[in-house]
Amino acid sequence: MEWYHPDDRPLPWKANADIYSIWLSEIMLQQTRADQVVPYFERFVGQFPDLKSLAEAPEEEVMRYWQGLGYYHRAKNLHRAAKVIQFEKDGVFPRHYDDWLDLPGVGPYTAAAITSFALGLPHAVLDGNVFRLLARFFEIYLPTDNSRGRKEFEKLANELIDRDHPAKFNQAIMDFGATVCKPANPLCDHCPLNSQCGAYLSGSVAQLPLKKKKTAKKKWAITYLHITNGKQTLIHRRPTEGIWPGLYEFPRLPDREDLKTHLNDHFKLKIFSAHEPVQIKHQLTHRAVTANFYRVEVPDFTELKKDQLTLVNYENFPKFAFHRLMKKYFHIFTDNR
DNA sequence: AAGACGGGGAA
DNA sequence: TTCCCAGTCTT
Repeated sequence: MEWYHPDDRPLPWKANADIYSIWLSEIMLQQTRADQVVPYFERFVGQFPDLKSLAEAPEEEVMRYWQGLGYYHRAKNLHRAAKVIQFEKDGVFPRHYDDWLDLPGVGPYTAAAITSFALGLPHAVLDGNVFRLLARFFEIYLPTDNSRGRKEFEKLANELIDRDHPAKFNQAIMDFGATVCKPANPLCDHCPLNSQCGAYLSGSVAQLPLKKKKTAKKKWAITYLHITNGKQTLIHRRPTEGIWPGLYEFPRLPDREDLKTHLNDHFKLKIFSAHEPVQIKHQLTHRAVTANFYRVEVPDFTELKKDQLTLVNYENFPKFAFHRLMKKYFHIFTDNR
């Protein structure tokens, strides 16, 4: 806490730190770096400045302001929780850790962050930074992704927390982990804790924390159909379960189906000209996506079968939430027009 | 306990 | 390419 200077990293949710802003920022910051969150946070607060405006907004509008940030269940859960607080709790935010934990999208980390930052309650945050700092300082050779390891770190953190200044303590320990006790190339030589750090003294900093086991990245091939008459195109809303829930994209050519046959049989499309596909690669944490976009020119959409699909003018694209892969294609397509 | 769930910046 | 980030939810 002596080391910590809040003004070193000014962030928009620190400015007027009301509990709504703190909650929103903590949801956005899950698995997401602060500098990536900042522009999303500012746009989002501009549109939904308080609990009421968020709770009353339609979900599709919320998703538009989240599009591109990833982990889209966060936005759905945030919106669900907003409705619970607004309409079932009379618009009054919870005052206790366990009540926050009951809300969708709020787990142990977020409940501790909100109750300590906004309410001054002594709940220790356990995030990637804290796990790393504690594992190194106390030289703990326990993985953080099982219950035994997690309990150990949780116990330690809640013993360490300054009960008179829990917010400052939590912010300080996370900031310290993010900027000094970093995952790679930590600044041990300038670290004010190095003379007491178990890992530093034993030369095991690089081995700690113990690595979690990672799931293999699968390859995923997608073929998209950009069917257009030059002014309009067809888009499709993804299912609300699974990847990119409820976001929009072009209709897809089913695996192993022939383009021309599919256009004839499925869309009842007789007259068209298909371009060579544009290939875009897109890396996700757990999938390596290779997408082929076929642009199919049609004279008009009158005869075309378009059930489950939405016909939109290009200028109306801003009304829909798309994932990053679609955005990448739009950039290429727009540049070539 | 394990897997699903995005995207971007740094190494 | 790989790692990992102010993690949570479902199975």
